[in-house]
Amino acid sequence: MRWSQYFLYTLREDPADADVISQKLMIRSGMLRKVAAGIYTYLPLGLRSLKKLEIIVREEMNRAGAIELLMPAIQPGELWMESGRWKLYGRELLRIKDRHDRDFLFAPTAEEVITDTVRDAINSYRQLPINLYQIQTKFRDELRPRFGLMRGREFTMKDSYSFHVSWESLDETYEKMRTAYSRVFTRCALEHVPVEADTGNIGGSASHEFMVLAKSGEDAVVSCPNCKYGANIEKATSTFFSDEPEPAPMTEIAPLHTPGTQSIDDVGKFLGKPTSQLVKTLVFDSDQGCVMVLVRGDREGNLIKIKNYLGAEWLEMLPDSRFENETGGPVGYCGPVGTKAKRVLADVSLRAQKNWVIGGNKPDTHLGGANPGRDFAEPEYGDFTTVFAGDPCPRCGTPLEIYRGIEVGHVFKLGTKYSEKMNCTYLDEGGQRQPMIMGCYGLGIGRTVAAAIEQSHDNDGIIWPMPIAPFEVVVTQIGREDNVRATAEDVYRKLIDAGIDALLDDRDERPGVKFKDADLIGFPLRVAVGAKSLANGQIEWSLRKDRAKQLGASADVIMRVADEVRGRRV
RNA sequence: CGGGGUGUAGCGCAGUCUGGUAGCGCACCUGCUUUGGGAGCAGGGGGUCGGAGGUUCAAAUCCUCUCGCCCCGACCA
Repeated sequence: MRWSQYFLYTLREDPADADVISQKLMIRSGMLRKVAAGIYTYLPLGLRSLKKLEIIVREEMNRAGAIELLMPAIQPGELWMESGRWKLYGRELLRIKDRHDRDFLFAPTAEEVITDTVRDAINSYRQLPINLYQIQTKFRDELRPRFGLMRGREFTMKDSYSFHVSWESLDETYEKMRTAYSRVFTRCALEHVPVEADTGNIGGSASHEFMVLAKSGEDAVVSCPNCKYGANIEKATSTFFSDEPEPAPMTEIAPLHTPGTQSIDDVGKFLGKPTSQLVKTLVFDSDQGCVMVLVRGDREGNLIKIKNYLGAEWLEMLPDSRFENETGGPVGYCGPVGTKAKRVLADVSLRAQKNWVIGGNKPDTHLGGANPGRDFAEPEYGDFTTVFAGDPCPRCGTPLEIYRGIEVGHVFKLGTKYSEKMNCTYLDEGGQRQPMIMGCYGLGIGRTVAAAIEQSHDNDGIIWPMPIAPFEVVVTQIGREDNVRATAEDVYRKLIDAGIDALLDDRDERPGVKFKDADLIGFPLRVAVGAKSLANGQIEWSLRKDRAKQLGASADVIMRVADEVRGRRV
């Protein structure tokens, strides 16, 4: 491709509304153009990277035995009513009416359509397992799209769905998919880590997320530096608490006058105790009713864990205005003793502790020496708090570390959640009708490209890993002399003939502009042809990574460059 | 959905308080000079000032309504 004939225009200044580096660089380098909030045009340069990643994903999916198909982006609401998700999915689901006033939606995922497809075609255990995938545009009407391709509304995702007669068979495919995902990210030179994850709205029994570690990541990931334990912070557990009961005897329960101490920090300061020796009371509202959750004063409640424990569809902090009514205690002084709350949960870290300091359910009053079982009903114990950095690993006890990560892939064991609701069954050896056991596997195409940029850039621009670089080499023609022009043209031709994906910068621009653009776009290799070195019969090449310039005769440089490219393709 | 901000040329911004012929930088066009890290000079083109209504002799500027976008929060296969 000749740049002078191409559709590629860079921006000298950062776009005003870009909030992460990958978005800034993609817009500045002419890869991406915003059309509306969370909705983008992939310009020719950006599309090249996406398509290259898609090819890699296809190769790995096919290698793992998955079969490609393409389902509609616009789907009938009917199927989603059948699965129950028409109601469950909130405002994030973009609902559309056609001219006959029938319900449709722009799909955020495709469990319903694939299940509908498979139940029609497959009737026998002999036809299973099967693993089908597509690479398709999805839409999720995010409340707040941001971070460019990392959290758009319209986005491209590879999604696969597998169908099985047994959990063992699902396990096999699940492992194959995990391996395939790791291979995809490794080929893109992405430092990634698979972690245990919550199954969220999709549901299912097990789930792993593939995280690319990056400062700008939206998720927090807990990871053990010693063993392989890794988990999303929503899900991560630790063993920081002791289950050994305190030897101390129970003391008398006694009110403490604690005026003006609504926060746990205030109470600690007022009483001269570390917050770890206090008990914090949280109150939530959910579809299962109001619950009180007790956690150690220095710990944070984990909404996901609580929600899962309750089996609730939704859970949120109870608004202050409803506190008195639901618990009988004022905000800041609420507690389990004499509360109106019907269910009281307590984090396991409290189980061994005695003589709690806790809200007294009266203004300006806390209680000391409160003991469950004696002063109030024994609460339901469980893991309801979020892991902190330094907490011991649940598997090996090593202090855990916390990182930021970008979720680029997510695999789920769905089980029979959809097959049962949608009657997707097969006949087993005994002629019995059985629901198929399902798995599903998502991989964000745009997000992965964005993650690659987040992980690989410098002050001057992107530094592409070879496999997803929009072009592998830029041939920069410096100056307009005939021999420069001819040599650049010749080098470009020969690289193309050697199967190298090269772009010839034949624009009528000054050298500085061309170099800056090349750095910004981040071509992994650059070949520069200019009168200066050409006078000695030499041309120059360098890697974007280190920019170390090397000179040589053009035939040698072409060979070297072609070798470098091939060596880095993976 | 709550709080805050913003909308002026393709991009980045000033002008709004205090109403009086719409500006700057980048990009674009022409010419000359320049040519190995975002050139200089001269000339030029391009804007319903987000939209609607109102006040006024006069509105980018004041008032009302509305829409888009951004940030924080809640939310998130």
